[in-house]
Amino acid sequence: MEAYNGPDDPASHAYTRTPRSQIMYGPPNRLYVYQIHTHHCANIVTSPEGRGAAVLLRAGIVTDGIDAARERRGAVPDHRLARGPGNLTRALGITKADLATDLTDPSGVHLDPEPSTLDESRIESGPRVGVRLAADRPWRFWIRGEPSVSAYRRHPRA
DNA sequence: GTTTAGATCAACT
DNA sequence: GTTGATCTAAACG
Repeated sequence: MEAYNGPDDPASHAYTRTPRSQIMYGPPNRLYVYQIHTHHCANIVTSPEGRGAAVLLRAGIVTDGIDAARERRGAVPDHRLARGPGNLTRALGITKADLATDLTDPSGVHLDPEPSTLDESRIESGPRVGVRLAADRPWRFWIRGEPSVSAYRRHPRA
């Protein structure tokens, strides 16, 4: 995942406050979805009201509904089902229809209330992938040894 | 000025 | 072959 801190972050969609990015200035734990090329990307609003920060879901492990995910992604290895932002949203079936979804609502896409036994010592950080502005901010976080984490790729023009 | 849709191309698998 | 907080253009208000 990668962090995007609104007002301080030129690479954030919330850098300039617009009606669209209001979602990130609103209540936390909601989904912010945007389109890239022909795919989608999903963010989770993390800031309290008025702050405008969010984290981009860049990769993940499919733990539930894996059959549906395989159906949407085709015959690919498990570790590739949600590798990359576009793949993740496709595996989970997230579109702009899910914009502002409340992630605390267990009826649909939601956050796990008991976030696994994640050892903090396995979390590493580094520069963000694919961003042109503020490319060197080490606001990317991932789990060491996780096969769904892709290699670092800097933006061509950064 | 803001938002959406569509394209492009270097890096990755 | 696939992917992507890019880029440009057209539509919107």
